[in-house]
Amino acid sequence: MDVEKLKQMLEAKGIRPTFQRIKILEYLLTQKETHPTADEIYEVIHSQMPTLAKATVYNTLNTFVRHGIASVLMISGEEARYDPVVEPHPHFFCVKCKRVFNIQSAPIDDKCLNLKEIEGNKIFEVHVYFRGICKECLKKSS
Amino acid sequence: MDVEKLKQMLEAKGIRPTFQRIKILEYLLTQKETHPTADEIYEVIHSQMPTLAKATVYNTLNTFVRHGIASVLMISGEEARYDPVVEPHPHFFCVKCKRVFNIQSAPIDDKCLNLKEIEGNKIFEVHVYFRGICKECLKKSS
DNA sequence: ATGGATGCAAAGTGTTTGCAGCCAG
DNA sequence: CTGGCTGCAAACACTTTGCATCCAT
Repeated sequence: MDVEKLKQMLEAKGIRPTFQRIKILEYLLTQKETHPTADEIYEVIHSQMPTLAKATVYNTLNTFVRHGIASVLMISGEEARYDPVVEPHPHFFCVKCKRVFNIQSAPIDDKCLNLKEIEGNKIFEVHVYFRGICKECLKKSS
Repeated sequence: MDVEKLKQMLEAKGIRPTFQRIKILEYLLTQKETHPTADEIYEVIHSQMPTLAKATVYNTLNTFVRHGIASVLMISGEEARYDPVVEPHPHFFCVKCKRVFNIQSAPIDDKCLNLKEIEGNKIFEVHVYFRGICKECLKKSS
């Protein structure tokens, strides 16, 4: 992706567009479906940029989340996963292959996912996920 | 609660009813609303039973979860919380006071919470929670 | 030259594991 | 007597922190 555009995305949120941050954002944007962990992100970028420290990856991802550029998924006690899509949407977590993927057809309406208040409590985020075994793993084991 | 009844609950699930396990189950059942962490459970029971080890609490809770006597809630990267209610139900997590409580009126129907399959994937559990600031904390800060 | 960002290592937190001793069946 | 459970400490995985260095303004 165009580096200029990435820079602008960061600056638009008041984040200084350093080389590391641009790289991490770029990688994240190529991974809208896979919800990579901090470690995966570190491994991929570190291989092209051996000076990158893992702490920088964590710091950067936290910065992104705080500024609304990414969202973090905490599923079933697994490692945190990062998603460049910040709109709430349901996920499926496969306990066999550990993949996390989006579910398009969950019988939950947007009204619920975008609730801002419930029983007097103020809502920041609505998290919905299904835990089970994915189609592919079901096939393999049968 | 009646110790005999607790023993029977454990035996019915094929769990040997040791003293520690009975105590932990008893405490859990008094806490259907508060969703205690392993540490809270440890602190409370350890104070009446100083030989209890934390590892035993973790082992026991894992045993309970594996046998369907309790469920575990993993919320937003916080510590695991345990719930003697195994039926799926939505929760609210307050980022200020860190309480986790049940939400009765979430606009999600039981059909969704009890889904067993979606897009070809087999579902074990449906997790729904809201993250935000609770009524009480809103009052305090205003 | 000033403040923020990075790299590195160390610390921290929550959880699991290995193993010896113990208890109940 | 035997297997499973407990207690303890050490190991573990993931994440955060402290600090010196570096870089861009």
